[in-house]
Amino acid sequence: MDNKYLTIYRDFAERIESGQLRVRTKLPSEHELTQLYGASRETVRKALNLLAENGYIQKVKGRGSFVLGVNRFEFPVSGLVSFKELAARIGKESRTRLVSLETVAPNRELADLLHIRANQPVWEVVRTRTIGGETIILDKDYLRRDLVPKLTKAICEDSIYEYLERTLDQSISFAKKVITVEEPTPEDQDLLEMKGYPMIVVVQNHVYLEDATLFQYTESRHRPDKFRFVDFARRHQ
Amino acid sequence: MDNKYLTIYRDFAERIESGQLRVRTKLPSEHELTQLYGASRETVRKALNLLAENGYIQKVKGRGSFVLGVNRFEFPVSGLVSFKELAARIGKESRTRLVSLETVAPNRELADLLHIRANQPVWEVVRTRTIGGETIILDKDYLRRDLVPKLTKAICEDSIYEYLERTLDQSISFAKKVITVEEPTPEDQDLLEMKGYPMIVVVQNHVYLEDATLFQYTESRHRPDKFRFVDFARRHQ
DNA sequence: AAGTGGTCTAGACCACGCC
DNA sequence: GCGTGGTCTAGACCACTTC
Repeated sequence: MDNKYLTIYRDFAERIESGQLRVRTKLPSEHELTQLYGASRETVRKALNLLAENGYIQKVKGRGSFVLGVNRFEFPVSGLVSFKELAARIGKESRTRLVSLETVAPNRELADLLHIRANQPVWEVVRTRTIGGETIILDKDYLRRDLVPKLTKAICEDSIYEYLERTLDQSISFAKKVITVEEPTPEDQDLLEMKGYPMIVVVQNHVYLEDATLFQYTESRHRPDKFRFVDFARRHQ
Repeated sequence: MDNKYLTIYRDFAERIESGQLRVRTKLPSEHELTQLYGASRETVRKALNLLAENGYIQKVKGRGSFVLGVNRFEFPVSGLVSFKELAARIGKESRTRLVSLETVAPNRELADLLHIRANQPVWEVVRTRTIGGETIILDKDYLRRDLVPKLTKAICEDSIYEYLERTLDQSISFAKKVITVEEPTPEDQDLLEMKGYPMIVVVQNHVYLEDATLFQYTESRHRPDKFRFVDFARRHQ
C-alpha cells in the first residue's frame, strides 16, 4: 500500500478499464471521495487530475467528473510502455526473437546520440517481434555498458525494462519518441516479412533515467501496414 | 494576469525556450520560489510539475529541479497545436490553400465517427499545406454544423482553432490522435506533390470540447518523407 | 441557495542527497 | 544535520451549474 492518491487513481483506472464504470457515468464528487477514502480534498484532486490527464475522465466545473469512452477500445502507445506490457494488453499471441547481442564501439553518430565518448562500449541488441504469426517489427537497442553490466539472451527475450527496474535498481523516468517513415534497409528486408512494402516506419526512442542521464537509444522499425500509434492529448492553457 | 501557477509556469517555460536558462541549470528550490513569487509551496509545485510533465525540467528528490535539453531543438507535435501555431514555431515559410468548403451529409462511417445521425449536416473543409515551396499535407476536416454555424474561406485559410476559441466561445479540451500509414488515394496524388512516394502518413484526429462532445474529425495526410512526429513521455508509476 | 470543481494557503511529516 | 523534493491535511474563497 503505497501512495494514497495512486491508490485512488488505480482504483478508478481499473474500474473504468474493466467496464465496471460505464461511459458518461458521474463519479462521486470530490467531497464525497474525501470521505470514501479518508483523504483530504487536494489528495483526491491529485488522483482525479491524473485520471483526466490520462484520458479516463473529464472534469466539468460545477457539474462533476464523468467517465470518458475515448481510451476504452484503444491501447495508447503513447507513454512509456514496454513491448511485453503492450503485447499483454492487446492479448494477441506474440513472440520476441533475439537476433544478436554484442558489445560494440559506437560510431560517431551513435556516440553523439548517447552523449558518450567514441571509445566507450555499448550493448547492441537486435530483436524481431512476431505478432499473429508475422514478423513485422525490428528493434535495435543500444545501451550504455557502464550502466548495464550484464545482459543475457533470456533477459532480451523477456523484457529489458523489467530487468532494469526489478533486478538493477535503475528507474526509467522519461523518453523522447520520434516517428518518421523511411526506405527499408537490406537488414529490414532480411529480418522482416516486408511483403513488398516499399517503406518502413521508424520509431526512435531516447530513454532517460531519473537523474536525466540518457542511457538507451532504441530504433523500432515497423512494417507500415501494421503500424498504429495512438495518442491522447489535452490542450492546456 | 490570471493564474498564479500558470504565471510561474509560463515564466520558466519562456526562459527555458529562449535559452536564457541553460540546460542542466538548477532552478531555485521550491522554498525559494515561494518567496520569489509570494506563493505557497503547493502552488509553486503545481507549476514545477507542469514544467516536468512537458519536458522542460527534471525534478530530483533531495537535489533540486534541473533544466532539460530534450525539447530544445525539437517542436513536439504531440499535444494539441494548430498548424498555424506549428508553422510559426518552426519559422519556415508556409501557406494554407482552401480546396473546398461545403456542407455535406455524412456517410455512415463519418456519422459514426462524429457520433451524429446520418441526416445531420456537417462542414467538410479540404485544405492543402505548402511548406518550403512543396505542397505536402492534405487536411480534411469535418465539423458539426450545429456547433459551428458560420465558416468562411478567410477563416479556413487562417486558423479554424483560433476562430473557434476567440470568436465562438467553444473551448477545445482534448483530442485523440491515431497515426497510420496507407496507400495514397487519387485525391492525394492529385492535390499533393507526391513525387512517386507509394505511401502516405495519415493522422486521424478526434477533437472534443470541454463538455466532452466530439465536434470535429480531421484527417491530416502527409507525404512520408516530410512527416515527423515528436513525443515526450514520462513513465508514471 | 446549494453543490460542484479550480485555486491557494500555511502548515506538517517523510525520504533522499550531500557535507 | 541540513536542504531538497514528495505526500498530505484542513481549511479558505471563487466561479460555475443546477434548482
